[in-house]
Amino acid sequence: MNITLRQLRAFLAVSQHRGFARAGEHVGLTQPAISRRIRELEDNLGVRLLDRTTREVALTATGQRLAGELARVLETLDTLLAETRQAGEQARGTVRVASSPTLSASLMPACLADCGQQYPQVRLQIVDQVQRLNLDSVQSGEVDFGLVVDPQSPPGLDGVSVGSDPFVLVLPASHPLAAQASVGWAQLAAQPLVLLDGNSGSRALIDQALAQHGVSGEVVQALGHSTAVFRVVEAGIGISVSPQLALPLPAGSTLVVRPLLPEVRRQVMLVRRSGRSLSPVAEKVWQLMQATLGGLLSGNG
Amino acid sequence: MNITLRQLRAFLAVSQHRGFARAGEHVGLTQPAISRRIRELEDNLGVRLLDRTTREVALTATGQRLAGELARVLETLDTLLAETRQAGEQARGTVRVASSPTLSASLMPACLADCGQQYPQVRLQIVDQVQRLNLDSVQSGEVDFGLVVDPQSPPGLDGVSVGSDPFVLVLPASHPLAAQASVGWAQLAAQPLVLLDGNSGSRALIDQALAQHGVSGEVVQALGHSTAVFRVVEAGIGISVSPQLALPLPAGSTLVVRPLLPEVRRQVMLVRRSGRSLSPVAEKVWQLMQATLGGLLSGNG
DNA sequence: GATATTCATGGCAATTTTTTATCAATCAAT
DNA sequence: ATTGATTGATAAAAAATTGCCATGAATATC
Repeated sequence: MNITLRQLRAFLAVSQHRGFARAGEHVGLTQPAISRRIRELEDNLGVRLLDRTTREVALTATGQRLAGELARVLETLDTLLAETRQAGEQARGTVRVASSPTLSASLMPACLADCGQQYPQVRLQIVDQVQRLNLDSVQSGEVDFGLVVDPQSPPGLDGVSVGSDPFVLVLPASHPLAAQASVGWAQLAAQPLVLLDGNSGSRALIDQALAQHGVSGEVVQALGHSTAVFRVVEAGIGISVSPQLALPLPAGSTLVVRPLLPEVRRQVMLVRRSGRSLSPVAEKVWQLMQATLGGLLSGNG
Repeated sequence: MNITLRQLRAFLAVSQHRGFARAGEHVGLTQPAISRRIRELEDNLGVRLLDRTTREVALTATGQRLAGELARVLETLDTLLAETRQAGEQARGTVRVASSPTLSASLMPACLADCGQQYPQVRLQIVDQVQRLNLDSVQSGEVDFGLVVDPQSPPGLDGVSVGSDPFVLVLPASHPLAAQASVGWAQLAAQPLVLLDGNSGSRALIDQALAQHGVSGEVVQALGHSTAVFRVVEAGIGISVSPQLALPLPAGSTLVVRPLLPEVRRQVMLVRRSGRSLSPVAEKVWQLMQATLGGLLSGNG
């Protein structure tokens, strides 16, 4: 009872090739199949579209009008479908990735490079924000996905770990602890600490690690960005626990770096909305970044 | 491998009703059927169109673009198909009917009246020509069909008889033969005859009837229209054999009419191109005229 | 007339499609 | 927490469709 595209396509083929058998060849069907489809279409429409004598096929007035319009409509439809198909294959367009400040500086450049090489048509745009905002941006769909640090139980987000990054101690070369090759977390007790502030994804992890080792460090300064933290430490205000990825230190710095034992690592993760799929392009970039970051961080610990 | 309208319609329904089961209700299918169609469509396109969580269905970016465009395209298509369907049901438009002069005056007025009453939206246009031209016009498709007189073996035309019409003798009241209640064909021998000319459909029949009765009437005048014939007869130039339908005689005429025995009738026929269908409107008018003329001519003989 | 070409038709097989149950996952409310 | 309701996915059986083959019927051409 319903008109199908195949009936319409058969009709167009017949009207173009002026013959059922010829139309069949072009469509890949036998003549009886065409015959039936045309009859079905005519029955469905309640109108005779083709006058068939045994010698030739001619469009009726109604058929003529239909054929003309139909050709346009079907072409539009085919174009639309082809475009949709391409959307899945084509790697082009813009992908927005939210990234935490430290990671934007340390990991994203390599991703940008790889992406530019692999998918020249893709514009990979970094949205550099503090972790809390990043998660919101991913959740709201404002960005395609995010590169963040160990978000505990992300609400409505799916994440995959791409590697981990240890925390290290950053302190002036003149500091007593700098004499050791490595420093234990417990030794940080009573030390004045300069840390990233609570908007950073790492801060909660650092606090947790300190608490775990019974240390209630005195945080004398909390800052938004590692660069600022290093400056303050350099000024002798205190010492800092920093993600290794925040290194290297600025050139000419008088600071030194020491491993913190036992090693505490933060997970670096890619996160996306759960239950929602990425756009085809974003999916490709997601895969690419997973590979790129896996390579980078495996070498890193 | 081929995308069907049903898949596309299912997709649109889902995108509108935000749910497979709800979409199914509106389309008249069960939920699994919808589920399958959507999957087929996505497989065919190679793109995910809908993100389904167990709680809600959301369009992907690709799906969103497709849904918007598709709604327009399918609406266009549906409109086109509806129009085509209507073309078959709707009785409106112009129908051109070729008609021989005598018939245009005698039979067509009733047809015009009936048609105007039955199908007010239809414009029934009479193409009043001599028979020969009428047949050509029908053949070429210049008119939808024709109302003609007994065309022997019409080439490429199909005809149906709608009745017949006897030939009668028309002559001055003062003529010797006018004294008889009826006249035999044989009595026309040696009479000067005023007849319709060869372009008329009746002329060949009259000649044939005369020959059949061994009469080689002397045709002193051949004219194109019955009105002219009557005038010439009235002028005393000769007597005439005329189709009864050419009557009544002009008011105030001094002529009289006598039956010709044995009765010879001409067939009145509707003719159309063989192998070609009429437009839906023309088909309706064809049917109507067949009925109307059948009624008129059955009363007539 | 005989032949060739063209569309229509009936029967049978294969494929496709739909439905009927069922499952699995999630959200909401007790 | 557990339960209940809602939603989409899945498997198997049933129903419908679709295709091809072998014909038939009509007509134009030689």
